[in-house]
Amino acid sequence: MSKVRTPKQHRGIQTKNRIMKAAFQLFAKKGIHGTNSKEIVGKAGVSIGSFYSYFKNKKTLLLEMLEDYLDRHYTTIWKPMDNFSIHELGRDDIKLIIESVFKAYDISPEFHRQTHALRYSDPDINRIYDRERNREVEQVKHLIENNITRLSVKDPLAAAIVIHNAVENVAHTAKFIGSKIDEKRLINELTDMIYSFFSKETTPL
Amino acid sequence: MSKVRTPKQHRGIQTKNRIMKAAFQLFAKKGIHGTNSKEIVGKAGVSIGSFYSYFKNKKTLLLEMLEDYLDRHYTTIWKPMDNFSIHELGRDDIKLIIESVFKAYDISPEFHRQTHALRYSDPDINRIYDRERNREVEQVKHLIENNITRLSVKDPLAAAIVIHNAVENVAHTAKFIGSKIDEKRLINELTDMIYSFFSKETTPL
Amino acid sequence: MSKVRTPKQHRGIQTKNRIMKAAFQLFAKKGIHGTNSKEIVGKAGVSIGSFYSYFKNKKTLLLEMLEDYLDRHYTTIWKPMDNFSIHELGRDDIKLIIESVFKAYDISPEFHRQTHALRYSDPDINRIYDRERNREVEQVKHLIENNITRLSVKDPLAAAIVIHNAVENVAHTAKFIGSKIDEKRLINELTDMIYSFFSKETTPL
Amino acid sequence: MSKVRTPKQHRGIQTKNRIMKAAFQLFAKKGIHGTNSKEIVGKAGVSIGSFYSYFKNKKTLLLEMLEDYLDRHYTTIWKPMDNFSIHELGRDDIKLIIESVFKAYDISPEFHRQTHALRYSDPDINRIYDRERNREVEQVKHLIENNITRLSVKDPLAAAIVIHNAVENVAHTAKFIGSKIDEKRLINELTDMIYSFFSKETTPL
DNA sequence: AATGAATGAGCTTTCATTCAT
DNA sequence: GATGAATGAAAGCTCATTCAT
Repeated sequence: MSKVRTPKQHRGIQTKNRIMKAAFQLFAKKGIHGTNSKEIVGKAGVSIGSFYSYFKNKKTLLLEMLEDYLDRHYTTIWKPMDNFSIHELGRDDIKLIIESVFKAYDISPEFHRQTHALRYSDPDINRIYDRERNREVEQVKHLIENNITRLSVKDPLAAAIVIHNAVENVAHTAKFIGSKIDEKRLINELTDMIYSFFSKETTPL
Repeated sequence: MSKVRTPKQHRGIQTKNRIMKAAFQLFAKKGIHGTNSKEIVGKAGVSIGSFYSYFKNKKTLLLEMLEDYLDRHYTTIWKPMDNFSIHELGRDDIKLIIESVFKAYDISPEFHRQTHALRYSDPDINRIYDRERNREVEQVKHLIENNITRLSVKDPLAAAIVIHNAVENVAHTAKFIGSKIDEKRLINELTDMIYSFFSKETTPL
Repeated sequence: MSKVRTPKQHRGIQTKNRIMKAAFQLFAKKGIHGTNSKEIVGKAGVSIGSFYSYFKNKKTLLLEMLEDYLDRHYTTIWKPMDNFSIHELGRDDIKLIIESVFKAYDISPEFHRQTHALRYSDPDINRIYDRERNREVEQVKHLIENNITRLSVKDPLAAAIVIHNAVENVAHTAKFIGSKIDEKRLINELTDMIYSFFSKETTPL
Repeated sequence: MSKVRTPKQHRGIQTKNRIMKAAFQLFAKKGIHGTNSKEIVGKAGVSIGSFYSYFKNKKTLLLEMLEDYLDRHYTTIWKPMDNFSIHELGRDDIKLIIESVFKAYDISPEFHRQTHALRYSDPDINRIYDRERNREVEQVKHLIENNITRLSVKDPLAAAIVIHNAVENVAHTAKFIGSKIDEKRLINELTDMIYSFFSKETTPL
């Protein structure tokens, strides 16, 4: 008999959702290490016993929440791109994607920041972030490959990783730390850099 | 009468160094939260009392260590650039700097990873990393401004931040996570991207 | 969600009582500073976690115990006086009250001694003892005022405080330190002093 | 060879005095448990090593300080009484002595309060306070015995103890806690009570 | 399905005291 | 006589998790 309950009835599903919602708000507000399980169930209005019926432990809850969160994050970025003509990538297209990325962080910059902070110290968290990175890099790679004849990129995977890294970290700087300079200036220069990268074959300086 | 001892005698300096060295190794190996003060003094071969003579608390030790570490990190990157002709920035120069950055991470990728992980959740750690980021961005901005006539960068500060972010995050990916693809491929594409950025005025695609 | 549990179930009430009982005995025997939380829970047969479920900290436990104790102390003294004709205060009445006071100390002279020791160095303890003193002084003042026509006391409050102080300190000397002379001799002289005070108008020496 | 140094040279005596003076001020201000040895030597401007040359331990220092203090306390009360005609004890004489007692507390009410707090929990402190109490009670007993023909006190020792206790505790209330009512009112009633005690034979109410 | 009382390993920090210099 | 670096026992408290009800 599995010790972790998978809710099938309405009440059970609701209970589990309430726990996740409460945890999400508390993690964002007080940090993951700053939130203990008593607080979560207190805010969720359920008992500590229920918590351990639905989640093996605190870590499991976090991982499940993170997967949910990153699915929403991914969808926010790439859903609008579905009907995209990706064969004629212009400067505006690049800018649009970058802006999409920046917007995706607004779901909950705090939760993103808190979990990302654990990425480099917790292998499980990293695994989930890695899966996310891989599918995002894959998307970037597709964009490059679909425009490859017009570009001189020799190593599409490496280029995709580099571009992804650049966008991700500029977004983090803007969203997590709050750069002293305006987000728009960062987006503009970032767009310029990536756009110029795509035309790098033409007469270098 | 300050509660924290500033060692003046030889023995005291040695003890403090031994604590810092032991902590450095343990933090890198077991993580910062995974290391307790007893372990540190155990490895250092000193008493727990000595620990609290030299450091107000665990956090203070970490901050002191991080400042030391980032000074070495900064020096490793920019010292070789002192005699540099920065007025004629070519592709090879850019690559050299990027390689310098990657090398700087080899001092202790683990310690860097562990502390960087705290950046987004601990304001004190973030403050120290911010100071570091600022002086590095400043260096990049100088390089841009010294080559400004040959470039078309309109917003040197934003560009410097974007470039810095790109390089930093690619290095983190390579050094902290270990990309499945070779570091050299990443450096090459990164160099290309930045180099092309610097010549972006010339006939875009 | 309060961090300190208020026991509602039978088991919880029992646990809290066991902690208080064990602490009471240990404080009396080994002193308050000489007793640590581990010892208390050890004697109570519960876990340290339970301790901190029911009491915010050691101090809170002590304050709660002291309030309970002083309530019992107060009741022991004044309950028998309820049906008292307090309008005809004779020497025997005074002696009876004094003996009542002395008896009240026998609930636990040791606990009284230990906590009273903290009165002058701990404001929280003092606050509780002050509340106790005030209601006792109030009782004495009532007795004086109810006999005021037969007495010449001009300042009933000051007189009540003075009398209360005298009785309290003689009791402490007898109960805490153990005077070399018999308790009965002290009670006799104390009674004489107070009784004479009440008839001081009549031909002084 | 005794481990505790008895200073004979000028410098040594000075060092010991500086330690005692610093400790006296700190104990009064921050409490005895709230003052650690580092603070004492810091304020005294000597080394922790010196401290342990002159005092076996912190407790010894406290006991030595307390003996000094109580000698000054005793002298303040009884020195002015040396040329006293104690054979004709009137109300004013009693009041004068009581006022003398109250004044004696002004040497350092804080130090007195702090040490007195330890009396009932520390046998060594109690021993010193007991010695003090005994000589004070002895003085009161002498006064009674010198006036015995005019008084009806049957048990001079018990009476002395009772009177001493009354005065002591009223002084503590006034000096340590700060009664809401004026010190003078307390002294007046206290004087009345004791004076009446001395003439108690005369027609009680 | 839900509850919440109970558990106890584990952590940081303080401070009186010693002793080599 | 004086110094101060080093010691380590001891204490209070937190919190994820279990399990009887």
